[in-house]
Amino acid sequence: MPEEKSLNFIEEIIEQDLSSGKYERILTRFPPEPNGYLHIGHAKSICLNFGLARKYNGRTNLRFDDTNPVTEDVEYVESIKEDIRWLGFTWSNEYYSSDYFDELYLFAVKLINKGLAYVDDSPSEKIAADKGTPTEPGKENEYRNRSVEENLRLFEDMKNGKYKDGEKVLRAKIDMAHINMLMRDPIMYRIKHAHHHRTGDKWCIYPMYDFAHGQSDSIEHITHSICTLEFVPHRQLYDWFIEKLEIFPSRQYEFARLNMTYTVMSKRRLLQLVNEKFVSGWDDPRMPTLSGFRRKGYTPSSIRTFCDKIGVAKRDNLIDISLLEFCIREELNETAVRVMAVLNPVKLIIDNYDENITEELTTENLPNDPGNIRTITFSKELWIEKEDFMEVPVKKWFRLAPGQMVRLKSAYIVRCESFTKDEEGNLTEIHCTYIPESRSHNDTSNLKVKGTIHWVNAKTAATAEVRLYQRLFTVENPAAEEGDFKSFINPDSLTIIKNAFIEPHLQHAEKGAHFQFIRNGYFCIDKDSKPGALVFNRTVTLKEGFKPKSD
RNA sequence: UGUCCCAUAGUAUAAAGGUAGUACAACAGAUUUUGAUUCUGUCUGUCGAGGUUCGAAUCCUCGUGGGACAACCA
Repeated sequence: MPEEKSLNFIEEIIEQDLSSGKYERILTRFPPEPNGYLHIGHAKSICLNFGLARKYNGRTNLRFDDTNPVTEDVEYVESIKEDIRWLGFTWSNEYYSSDYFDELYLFAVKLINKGLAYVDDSPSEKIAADKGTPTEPGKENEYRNRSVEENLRLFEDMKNGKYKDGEKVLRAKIDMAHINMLMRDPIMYRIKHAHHHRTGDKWCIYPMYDFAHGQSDSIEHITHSICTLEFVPHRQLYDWFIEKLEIFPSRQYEFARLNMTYTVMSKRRLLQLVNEKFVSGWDDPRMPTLSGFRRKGYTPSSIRTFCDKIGVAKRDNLIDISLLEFCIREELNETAVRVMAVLNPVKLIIDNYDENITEELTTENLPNDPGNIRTITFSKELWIEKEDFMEVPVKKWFRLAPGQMVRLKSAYIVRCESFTKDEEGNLTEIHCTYIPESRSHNDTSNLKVKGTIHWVNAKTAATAEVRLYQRLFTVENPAAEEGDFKSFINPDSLTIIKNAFIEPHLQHAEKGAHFQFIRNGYFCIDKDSKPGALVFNRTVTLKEGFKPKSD
């Protein structure tokens, strides 16, 4: 029985457009500028645009909004395509705004002919000053009333490279006193003698966003052009150009962009983190980029689930990152093979166990699949976590302490008899005795212990590097804080453990595999791994249940 | 001292004039050879004031609060 899911406001619009017969089929688009890597905020937009098309049997174009050659690069084009595919979506057509430069030029000429565009010789400072403020009207200048013929000639000269950067612009002739600043004769074309990653040196004039985006939507017959809230004031201009150009009426709808706690989401800030080496690159696992999450071990489906859960609306939001963590835990709990790894080791010696014996034990790979087992080995000396021993236990301490017993996962119950320390007081060895009748799956001891801890056989253990990540920032909303957001970077966001002990078979694990290191979290294999020198990334911790109280 | 957008538990998101619901978070308890998982329960909400109506989270007015807008960026 399918559960009734309510529609978001965009779905409501689409269902109305479909049932009224306005459109037979919807066409959406995802329009990134290729000047950076995609982040989780883009994932929301991708899931929305592609998801809508999928739901209503429509299509989605991928269009690179490449109208500013000085900031854009093919490196970004490739990474963006890879990330969309990885997320699990397929675009109908791959387009570029630059594909439309010829057509856009003709559109501009059409507006000049209609007396709705003019060439302005003013420097940018003058244009900005004449624009007025939100509360005061702007001023018209002497170029505004040039003849159509002169505008036509000048615009052609601009195109032909007769002028230097900044000498002239083409402006729409709307209303310098308009209440909407964007309608005060917005710039349509500017001169940039720059090499474009696709059109090369063919053009030295480039359309502005406002004279490219809506027109490109229209050329492709996009029915629903979905963008973020900051473009709300642009909609009036978007519609104005479409009306005056008399072209296909695409319509723009705006939703609230995604913000997440303990991270930043703007390309500008992410670029700073990369350039100033606060992280190792765009795919650093601490980055909120799709490549960062991928490297950290997030799956595409967990991100899609997240985007589905956060909903789509028009109010500013700050989503708790624990929802994203919930989504990946929920999935990995079902799929990740349980293994044992000791990150902060101390040696446990079983005094009454024969040092010449290596015993084979079985353990389950997945808790809800009892038949799915593997063999592990056990012997006199084991590695366990330092944190699983307390010389003077706190209240409700279920792990090891002098005289206290624990179960070694899938093995025996042991009792702590003594421990040793070095001259500096650091714990060096824990001595235990084991209860032979307490062997897992064959326990006749009748002993009940509260704690079960993980371990690795010291005789056969392999080692690996393990990287633990925590949130990149110490405050919920770094971008909203006073001062430089970088002053809120968490100094402990990365912990590298050079020599963790792992079960030996993990050395042969496959690249994309996900594991749960029992009691330590979910892990994946990092791309820095080399044969014999594995590197694991912690995708996410397990939900923390035990919080020792200070007394 | 302008225009536009927005306002529902801690965080998100439903309820299209008719029982304020769901998820995450938090907190309890049960189960557990992972202090995980699972299960059960608890907690907390319609920004304010008027109005329309038999009835308002929803419609209207006025406030209040938050956000956007003055790049030859997108």
